[in-house]
This record gives sequence, structure tokens and C-alpha cells, in this order.
Amino acid sequence: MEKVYSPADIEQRLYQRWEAAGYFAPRPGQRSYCIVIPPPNVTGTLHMGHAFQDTIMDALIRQHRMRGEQTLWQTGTDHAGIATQMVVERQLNAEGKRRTDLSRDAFVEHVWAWKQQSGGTIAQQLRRLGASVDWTRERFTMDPDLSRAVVEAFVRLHQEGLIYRGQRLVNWDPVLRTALSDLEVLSEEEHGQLWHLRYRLADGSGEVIVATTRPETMLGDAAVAVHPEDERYRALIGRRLLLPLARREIPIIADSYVDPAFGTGCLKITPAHDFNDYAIGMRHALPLINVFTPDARLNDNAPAHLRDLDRFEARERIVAELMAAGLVARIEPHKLMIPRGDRTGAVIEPYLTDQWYVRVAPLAAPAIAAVESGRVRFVPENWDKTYYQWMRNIQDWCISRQLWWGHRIPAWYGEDGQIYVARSEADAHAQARARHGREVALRQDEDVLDTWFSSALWPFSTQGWPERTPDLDRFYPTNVLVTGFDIIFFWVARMLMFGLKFMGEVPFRAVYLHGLILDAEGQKMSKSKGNVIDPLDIIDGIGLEALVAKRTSGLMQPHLAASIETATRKQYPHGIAAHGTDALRFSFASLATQSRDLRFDLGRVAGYRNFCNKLWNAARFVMLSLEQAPAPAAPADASAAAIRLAPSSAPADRWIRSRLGATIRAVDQAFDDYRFDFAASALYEFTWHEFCDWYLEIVKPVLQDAGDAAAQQSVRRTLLEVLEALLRALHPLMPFITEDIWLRVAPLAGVPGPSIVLAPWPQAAQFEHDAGAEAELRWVMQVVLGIRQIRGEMDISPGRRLPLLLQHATAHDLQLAQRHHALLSRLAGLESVRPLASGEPAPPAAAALVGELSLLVPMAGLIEPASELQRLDKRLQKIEQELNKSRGKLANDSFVGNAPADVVEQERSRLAEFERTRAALTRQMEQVRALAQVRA
RNA sequence: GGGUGCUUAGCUCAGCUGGUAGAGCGUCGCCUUUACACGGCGAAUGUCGCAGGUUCGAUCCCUGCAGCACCCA
Repeated sequence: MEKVYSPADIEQRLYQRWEAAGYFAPRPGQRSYCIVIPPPNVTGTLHMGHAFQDTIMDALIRQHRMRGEQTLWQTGTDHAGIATQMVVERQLNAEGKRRTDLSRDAFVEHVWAWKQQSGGTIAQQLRRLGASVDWTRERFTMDPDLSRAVVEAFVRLHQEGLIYRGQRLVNWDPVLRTALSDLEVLSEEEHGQLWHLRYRLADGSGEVIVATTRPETMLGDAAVAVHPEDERYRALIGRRLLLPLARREIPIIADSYVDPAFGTGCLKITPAHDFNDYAIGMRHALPLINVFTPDARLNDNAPAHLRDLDRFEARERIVAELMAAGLVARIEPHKLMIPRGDRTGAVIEPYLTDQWYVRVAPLAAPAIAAVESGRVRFVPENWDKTYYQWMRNIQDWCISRQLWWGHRIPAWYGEDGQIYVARSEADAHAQARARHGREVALRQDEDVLDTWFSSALWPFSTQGWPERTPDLDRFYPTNVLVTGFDIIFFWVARMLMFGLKFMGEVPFRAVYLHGLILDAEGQKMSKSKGNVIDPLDIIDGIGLEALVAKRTSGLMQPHLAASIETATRKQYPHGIAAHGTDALRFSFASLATQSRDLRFDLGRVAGYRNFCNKLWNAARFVMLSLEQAPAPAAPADASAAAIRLAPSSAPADRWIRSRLGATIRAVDQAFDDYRFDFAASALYEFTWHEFCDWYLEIVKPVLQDAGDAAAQQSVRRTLLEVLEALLRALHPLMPFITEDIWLRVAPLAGVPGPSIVLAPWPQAAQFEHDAGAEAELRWVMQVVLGIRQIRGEMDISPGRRLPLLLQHATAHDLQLAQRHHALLSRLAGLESVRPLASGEPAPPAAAALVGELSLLVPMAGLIEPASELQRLDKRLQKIEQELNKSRGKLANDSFVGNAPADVVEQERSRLAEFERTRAALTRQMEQVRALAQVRA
């Protein structure tokens, strides 16, 4: 084995082997375990959020696979209607073409061609992460069978009256010229202005001043509203105003929606261009006056000289004209929420259109009930509050999009406007014939469905629905959905509603919601902030120049490039080092606390890269130790899956096995609780601080002592057995390094199997708890630590061998001291160990305590009495503090009277222990002091 | 405005429905000890945001306040 672990050399090779061997396909098993990946966009590349949740899913999948369950991680991508169409349009633009130059069919062909060529990026990246998805079952939401599921779902919902067509305001993206759902619109506070406009009364007897953030919409005003109790305007209610420029008369109405304190207390009402105004307009039967074209230019409802102006130009012109007419009372700076499309960044326009909607309330009710009744469990559970709140206020879902790429809506229109929703065009024609008694011309709806409509079917459409397939029986409901809390409304809510509707059962038993990965400063990672880290750059490393180039290219706002470059150069002066996949994955696991904000710290990854190296070298040590002597023979019955090695007799061997058992139990529990941070820390702690720091050191003198062949044999078996099982326990979190080592170690341990991927999950029961060995080793460690502490604090060189005297030793202490003589000598650097004979006066010495036992290191020129006094005094002070606290508690009658008996008892023994320690320390200090005086 | 969280060591975070405050990184000593310097050994560091309350006892439960974050209007 190499001296340093080098992930780049092994990862891709191993993954290819796993995939080629088909290890990720479900294998027969008693129980099934299934996770469907929340399908990423086909246009997408792997970001930190993906890498994080894929690590978690893969850990779960690998662990369950090792448990022998029939395990499926279903993968695939969604067709990402808007994003994909934009990518391909951009490609066409680069060739000097526009989408509309092509026929719809030709464009869609272009998209497929693009998908064929570039749609697999994220799949390749998933492989780099080690994701053990079953690639043979990869699906795409536009696949024929999945498309069929979409049509089926649409038709069924329509038949039940749960899908309808309606005209209302939608979020309109004027760049894409399509409707968007609420969830595709992101609002952020931006700087704007508040214009105070004078609207004169129609009879010329006065005016009101309205405050607006969007003066260009005034052309569509249908009224001015005031609060009914606003004394300033009460007399004006019912009067009429002459709308400037438009030269229409509009009424002054009263509506309690108006906030009298905002602006002037007069609100212009534009029902066709504002969601709140729309609601007010409905209440007051106001006309809907649309003044925009689909690309947000003024339409024919505007005065002739303003027509065709873009909305922002129109704003300037209108304000200018109003100012010229003396109708602008005031302009003030104002912060307001600006809605933008999450893909285009264009300001979203509330716009009146005909769209298809899902009537959500009847679907939401059972989806709420499913969580209330516990058929679906949220982890962490308090996310159910967010879910309930959203689900109980849910709006009908606009599912049509004015795009060319996506599932075309299965609705056909007759010439009379009659709508036929059907599974096929032929079926639509049949319906039309039945209605009219003759063949009629039909035209299919031009629109496509929201990508989320098909994604919501994913847990069952991927398994063959609407057919009733064996896969569906086996893998539905899936076990858990793993996703970010920010996407609770997209995935969780919609999959639940559709799962219950079409399968009659929840799509997943649990929803594990993880936090959001932020950068080291706690900022969201985003391209425009230039703080994005590509997971693959952590794995492979990246030079500074390449990193800068990556972060500053393709920016939507190119002027940010300079500041991004400066920040990047400052934060990563040497670029990013290569850390390997396993270190990254282990970092993600340890980051997976229940917190919702997860700051990503590269230092942490470096720490876990070191951990990989530690594990690597521990394995190297084990291998080297085995070379020195023949390895224990593999059991004759090598086909047996169970690992059988003779039980070890040495206390240290039993101790490490016991500790491994405890670790496996902790990891089992952590996985069951979705506490990957606990799993990671239990494994880290055991590997580094028990196995490496202690066991390997304990074992060295045994292996070097040629005399005791039996003990050596026991050690070798234990080394192998513990390492082999530890690798299996680590494998779900660190698949690559564990496989690489395991392939070397398992044959020596007599464990059969082609790969750790298929090896059995370690059983805690095979590593029984051994209280005796644990107590014994605890004693050894305390002795060693006591001596080391003296050495460290007294600045005694590590090479200097020390004599050790045991004072107040019990028979048990003496027995242990004798049994572990070689060990203590080695680990604590002792030249001799002996008990004080009875009546023998203790020499001047530095002391450490292990229970009753005093460890004395004679000073004999090594140690300055003053510094030893200081050291002891520090200990004494601490003990005094604890002792006083404890004493205070026990002196308190209400504590003794009210606290549970075992707590009181525990406190008493603590106090006794403190008192013993204090007495010993005091005694020791007196001795040292006496010595100091003698010397003086 | 409504909702949900967060505030613990210099930094990033754990802390099991109340009883001895922990880890990693960083810091400070010492060490080229034959698995590992991506290492070893030792050390230091906390009015657990603030103020009340409940309790024998509060980092943990309750109330209020302050600051921060996110979501929905």
C-alpha cells in the first residue's frame, strides 16, 4: 500500500467496476427498500445541495443494501420545461436563429438532440459522488411511458372535475411569454420609487393624490379606493375622477383593504395588473382593463401615441407627460418587493390569461390527513407545521405553460370552442363525433404542462404506473424522500397529493428534510454572488485561475466579475486542494445536523481527508503486521458468509471488540434516526481515538515480542476482524476507500465476497459488550494518561524513560500493573514499575491519581518542586470548586428530600471521590513542600 | 403584518422530553518514537444572547425582551 491515500487513483476505477458488475440493481431480499431521487433538471449540473442530499440517500441505500434488503435507488431527470427550452433557444440564437423560425416539431427535435448530447452531465457527476443508483432503470419525465402516465393523470383529474380551464391573473413572464406558478416566482426587495399622482375630480372641484409604485399601469386603472373610515376622503366616496391621459372617468370607492397610513391613503385600483387590485375589483365589479401585450408593451387600450412602448419606457413617458401636465405631486425613493422569474430574472407581470388549473383543495385534504395521522413522518418532525400552514392556504395550481417543450396538454378544441380532454387524438375525435354526430375539425391545446406535474407522479410513474407492475407492488410506497426544506412545497406536497390520489397510498413513509448548504460566511451560494463551490472541485481540486474563470464567466450581471474575482482570490489564494469523494461525503454526513442553515467549511473537508489518510495508514499497519507472520488461515468453509475467528482472550483484544460493538450500535441508531452527524462522529471517534490511538499502540509491543505466539495470533485476528468490520460500517459514508482496503483485507480475514458493496452490514452482536475488558483498559489508559500528563506539563522529554512507583495500590491494581507491565512501559515511556513496599517512605515525586492509587514519578533532578506544586495546586483548585458545589447540593435538605434517590446517591459518591482526590492532592503537596524546604 | 427557526469555547457546530457543558478546526508547548507530520503527546479556553418565572436543581421547560436568518403576505 502507498504511504499516502490517493483517492484519484482508485475512485473512478472502482465505480466503473461496481456499475459494470450490476451491484446497484435490486437483489432478492425479504424486505424492500426504495428511494426515488428527486429528479434533478436535465439541464442541471451537480451543486452542493445535490451532492449533500445524494450523499445522504446513498448512505441510506448502501446501508440497507448491506442489510440484505431488496434495495432500489431510482434515478433519472426531469425535462425542466423552461430551463431546457431556454438552453436550446440560446443555442439557436448563437446560430443566428430564433425558436419561432422553426416549426414546433423541429424545435422539439432540436431539444431531444440537445438532450442526447448534453443531458447527461449530472448523471456523470452522480457517478463521481459514488451514488449507487441503478442506472439500468434511469428514467426521464419525457420518456414515452412516463408521458403516458402524465396524460392518464390529467384525464382522470379532469374527469373528476379536479382540472379546469379558467381566466384569471397569473404570474406572467414577459420574456418567455408564459405563465409561471407562484413557486417559480421569487420576490426580493429592490429600490424603486413612489410616485404621487394627482387625479382630478371629473367635475373639476378638486383632486386626490394617489401613491403608486407602477405609474405605467395607471392606464388600466378602474377606480381609486380609500378606506371607508378615512375621514379625509369620506365625502369623496362615490364621486368620479377623470383619469389623466386615458381620459376615462373612474369612481372613488371605499374598501377596507386600503391602508390609510400608506402613501396618501388613496390607492389606485388596476384589477388587470395587480393581484390585490384584482380581488378588490371583483368585490366592486370593476372592469378589467388590460393595457399590456404578452411581452409587456402597451396595447391598444393605451392612447395611440403610447402604444407598443415597453413597460419601462412607458413608465418614463407617462411620468414625463404627467409632470408636464403638473399632475405629479411628489416622487420619493421607496423599497418594494419585486417579483422575478426564477429562470429569466425578468420582472413578473400579473397578467390576465386563460390557463389550466388543478383544483387543489380536495387533493390537499387527504394529503394533510396523511401527515396528521402519521402515515407520513417528517424528519425533523417540526417541519409538519410549515407543511400544514402551506397546505391549508393552498391556491389552485396553474399547470399550463406557454412553451413548446413539455407534455402537451391532452385537450382538443372544436370549432365551436368545445373542449375534449382525451387520452389520444383519436379518442378526442370519438368524443366530438359522439357530440356532433359527425367528424369535426379539432385543434390541440398549444400549451404544455408544468414540469412539476410530471415530477409529482415520479414515485409511481417510474415504476410503471398506470400499469399495475410488480415493481410498483414492491417499491411503492417508497421508504423516504430526501430533500431540502426549501422544496417542501414542490416535492413533498405535490407527490403526496398525487400519490394519494392515484395510488391510494402515500408515496413515501418518511420525509427527511435537510438544511441548506451555505458558504463559509453563511450566504446562500449563487452564481451571481460568485460564491458557488462545485462539489467536483472539492473532489478533484482546482487551481486559482481556473476557479476565478469559472466563477466570473457567464454572469447575468457581468459588472460583478471584478468583485467576485477579488473575493475569490482572497478566500482561495491557492485554489482548492483535492480532497477526494470520501472526504467530501464524510463532511456532508457530519454536516447533516437538524439545523436549517449549514455553513460549509472547507477546513472540515480537509480534516476528513486527513481522516481518510488515517484509516488508510491504519490499514497499512495491519497489513504490514500480517506480513510479519502468516495470516490466520481462512476457515475451511470459506463460503460461509459469517466471519468466524477464534475469540480473543487478551483484555485489549476484547476491549476493542467491545468498543466496536458499541460503535456499530451507535451507527445503527443514528441511521435509524437520520442523524448522519452522529453516525459520522461515532465512526470517527472509534477509528481515530480508539482503534488508532490506543489499540494499534497497545498491540505494537505484543507484535514485537517474538515470545508470545498465541498473543500475537490473537492480536492479528483482532486487527483483521475489527478493521474488516469497521470498513463495512464506514462504507455507506465512505464507499471508495473502504472498498479499496476491504478488497485487500477481506480475503485475509477469510471473508468471502466480490465487493464490500454486497458485504453484510456489521452486526453489533458479533462484538459483544465486555464490561470487564472495558474497565481494565480504562485503568490502563488512566495510568498512561496520568504519566503523560506529568511528562507533558513538566516538560520531560518524550525519550526520557521514567521510573514509576505505585502507592496505595490495591491487590487489583497490582495485578493489573503486572499484567500490563510491558504495555505501560511502552505507552507511558517507563523504565520500571514497582509498588512501594509497606512502610517504605515515598520519595519526593510528581504524582497522578487513579482512584485510590497514586502514581509517583520520583523527581530526582527531573522535576522542579515549584512547578510540581503549581501543577498540583491547579488540580486542587478545580477539585475544590467541584467539591463545594457538590457539598452545597447535599447540604440542601430540599435537594436530598426531593431529588430522586439515585441522583442523590450519585452526588454522594461524587462528593466522596472529590474528597479522596483532595486529600491525596493535599498530602502530595505537603510532601513536595517539605522537600522544597529541605532543599532550601 | 403573519409564521418558523436560531443565539453554547477564537471559528463551525453537537448537547439524548431538566442533575459533572462536548467535538472538529484553530491556538500554545514538546516530539523527525520503525502505520500516518494529511502525524504523535500534552495544555489552555465558556455569567450556554438578556431579564424574569416554574423547580430541590434550568444550556434544556414557560413568559418577555434584544439581535439574526428564512418562509408567507
